[in-house]
Amino acid sequence: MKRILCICGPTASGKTALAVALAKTLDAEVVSCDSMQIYRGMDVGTAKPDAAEMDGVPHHLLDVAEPGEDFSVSRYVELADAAIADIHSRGKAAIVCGGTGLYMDSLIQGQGFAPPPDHGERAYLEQAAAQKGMQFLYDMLKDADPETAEKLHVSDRKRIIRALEVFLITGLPLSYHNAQSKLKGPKHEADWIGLTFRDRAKLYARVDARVEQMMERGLADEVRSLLARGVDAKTTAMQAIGYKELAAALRGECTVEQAVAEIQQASRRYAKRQLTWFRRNEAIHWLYADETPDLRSAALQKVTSNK
RNA sequence: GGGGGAAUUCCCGAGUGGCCAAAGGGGACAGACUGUAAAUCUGCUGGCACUGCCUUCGGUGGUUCGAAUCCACCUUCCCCCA
Repeated sequence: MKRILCICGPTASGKTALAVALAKTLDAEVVSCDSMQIYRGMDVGTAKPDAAEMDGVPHHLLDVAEPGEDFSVSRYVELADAAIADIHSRGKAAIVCGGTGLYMDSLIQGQGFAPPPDHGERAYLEQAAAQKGMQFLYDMLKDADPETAEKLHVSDRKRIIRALEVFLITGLPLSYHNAQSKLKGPKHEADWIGLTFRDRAKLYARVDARVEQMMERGLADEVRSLLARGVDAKTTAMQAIGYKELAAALRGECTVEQAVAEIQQASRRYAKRQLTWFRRNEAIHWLYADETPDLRSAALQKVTSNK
């Protein structure tokens, strides 16, 4: 089993450039780990690396789905695993790089998932939630899967419904499925590099500046053409930061200036959530872009000293 | 020059004598997260030796057992008449 290098961190921290630099010195290819860069036609707003940024380093898991399609963690893990196998089969190393924590953890751990959503059960549960309220569903979950219920808040609609759905389909609690998956242990061995800024204000300034840059690069046109292509504003892809706000502005619900301010704020909050997710991963070696002049060397040092 | 209105905790904004460290919203901060994850959910937000005490509602001084709330003056801002 070949070791994988994971590069994670909040948005706008410089992960892409670091991954490319490392890929060159390690004879590696990059497997993107980003829940929005998987969509074709969503380039500017997702900061998808272009040919110049990739600089000859092959990137995988970009543009693998249409914006209208349903995508999921499980599908990501499947495709990324295949990409990694392919990379390794050619004698190259794989660098998984991105900011979608759930995807990255699931990939490395080899997370097995409970059965996929069932539209029938889900519709039934949604209706029950609407008619009888969340407390009713929560109480149901307490009976079906006390362990999961214990961890969830009554208002956590999505998770309560999914947990009940799994129970209705399989007759087994979600907590049981997850425990089974955990027993298998991690699927890949990985070295973890986390990239961020020591000074939060600097990270946020970078986030804000990048949103401005996206606007200059034509984010509004990108959103407009997606909508014109018939991509529904309600799809998962259009819930991406930058897209939903601009779509609202195009509908006349707010000005473009307001939308930009909202995109910046949503991006900052997103960066913070990413930090929260990655901070609990003790395997990560953190690098601080605002105090490390040569990130590439620093990263290499962390990785080799880890062996 | 005359008349009227407003100043509240990071921001917006309730509160018009005790139940007010002060509703609500926003932001910030913190956390969660297993097939929508750039999504979704939660907590917290004056200080402290914290079942209590201290400081806070533009400033100063009053009235009162008691004031963010009432009175006087001052400062700043807004509106109307000139």
